[in-house]
Amino acid sequence: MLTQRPKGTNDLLPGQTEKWRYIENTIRQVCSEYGYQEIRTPIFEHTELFQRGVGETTDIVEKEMYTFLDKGYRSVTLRPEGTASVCRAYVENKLYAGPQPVKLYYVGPMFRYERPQAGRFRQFNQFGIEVFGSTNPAVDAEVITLAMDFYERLGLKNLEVHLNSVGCRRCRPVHKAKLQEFLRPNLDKFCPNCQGRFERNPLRMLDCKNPGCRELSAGAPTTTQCLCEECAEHFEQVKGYLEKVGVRYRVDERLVRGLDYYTKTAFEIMVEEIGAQSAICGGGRYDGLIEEIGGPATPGIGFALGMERIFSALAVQGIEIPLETKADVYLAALGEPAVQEAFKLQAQLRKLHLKVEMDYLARGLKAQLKAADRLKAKYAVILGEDELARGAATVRRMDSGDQQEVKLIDLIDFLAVNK
RNA sequence: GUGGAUGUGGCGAAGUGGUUAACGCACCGGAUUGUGGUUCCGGCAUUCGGGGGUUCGAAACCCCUCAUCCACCCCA
Repeated sequence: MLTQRPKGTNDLLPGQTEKWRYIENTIRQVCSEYGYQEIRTPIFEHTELFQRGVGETTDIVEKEMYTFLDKGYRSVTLRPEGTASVCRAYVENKLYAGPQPVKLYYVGPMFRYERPQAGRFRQFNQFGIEVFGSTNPAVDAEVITLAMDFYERLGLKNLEVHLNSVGCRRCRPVHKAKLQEFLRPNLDKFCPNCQGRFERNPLRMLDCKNPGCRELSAGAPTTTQCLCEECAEHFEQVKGYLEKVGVRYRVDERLVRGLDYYTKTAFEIMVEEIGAQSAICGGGRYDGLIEEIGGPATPGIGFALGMERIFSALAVQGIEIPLETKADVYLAALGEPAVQEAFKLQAQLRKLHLKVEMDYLARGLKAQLKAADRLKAKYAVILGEDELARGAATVRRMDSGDQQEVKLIDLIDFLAVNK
């Protein structure tokens, strides 16, 4: 126990952290180009925020939150997702008073109490974006495009955008009524889960994976059939914009997001081939959320994508993330006087921003060259007693094995020039 | 929360009742004394997730427990 990490968490070790940094750099690059600015919110919030923001009837709130009392007996919760916090920050810091739209992104860990499996963890990382203050369907298209652009830069293939519109405050009740009317005659034949959803959220019944339920709900009125004029027009325009920039999508009328706050546009990006958890990105518009948590009526839209799932997809698609070279120069010193000299050289070379390493285990030359080889160093500088006596060092090119003697006073220049 | 699989050295993996727990990779050392990536030689588990039991005897059989993985639900 003592030396075992909590269930569903991960250690990112050297080598992996480098890959994560690469992904994060790509995120920052894309966001910067699209005009999104980073926001960092706390990793825990008052529990009510998620209850209200994410929705009381969602799985997240019903059974997946890491909730505990702090020493002041306040209920706090490790954030299960990013949108609620960002909305809270938007309201609390009165970002609505500044120029609109406000385009934000975040990267960081999220927490959900679930049984881990492939692509699912209790602590996992998401990159997400949110746009506040515009109902323009072009924004919906931009958000989706940004996600696809990001994946494309990483080299991912076979991604599918699933797109739907779930309507707004006006058309949702209409749809709900029609849906219940359609489903009611066969209600007793649905799975218990669906029966429970019938009153609270019949929309979710369309999303059930149970084949029996799917059959029973086949032909049910879809959200898109019941859209009000405004929502229908919005949906058409989103599709139009996507087509203009060549983002392929598939309308999926059964796509219903698991979170309660969505309105109009809902989408998921899928990669099959990474196992049961094939959704790598999910998002949509949430025009009522800011108001719901106590802010001024403000439209919003965003997505969240799972970083661990990026790695799963990269792995199955055989995509390697380029790694940095570990060392330019390896100083192999033999004997205490040489070690002293090497230590000084190391510091001087580092001032020139060369990647330099030396041996700290008093190993033999053979072992030191082996270390240089492992680090893929370009040069090994051999500093032994002989060389030291001559005020020189042997510089060995690791790839060719060529070596030459260089005076110590010329060594820094030599390595700087030939790096 | 439910179901299934698995747990042997740093990693992969053989072994399914009988004296010293294969092998591969990695790691460390050596092959005439200061030269890497190839080769050769050597080293590296008083012990088989943990606890209890059966037995003359268990890593192997039984019970309990812990952990990991996968799936369901749902999602990132």
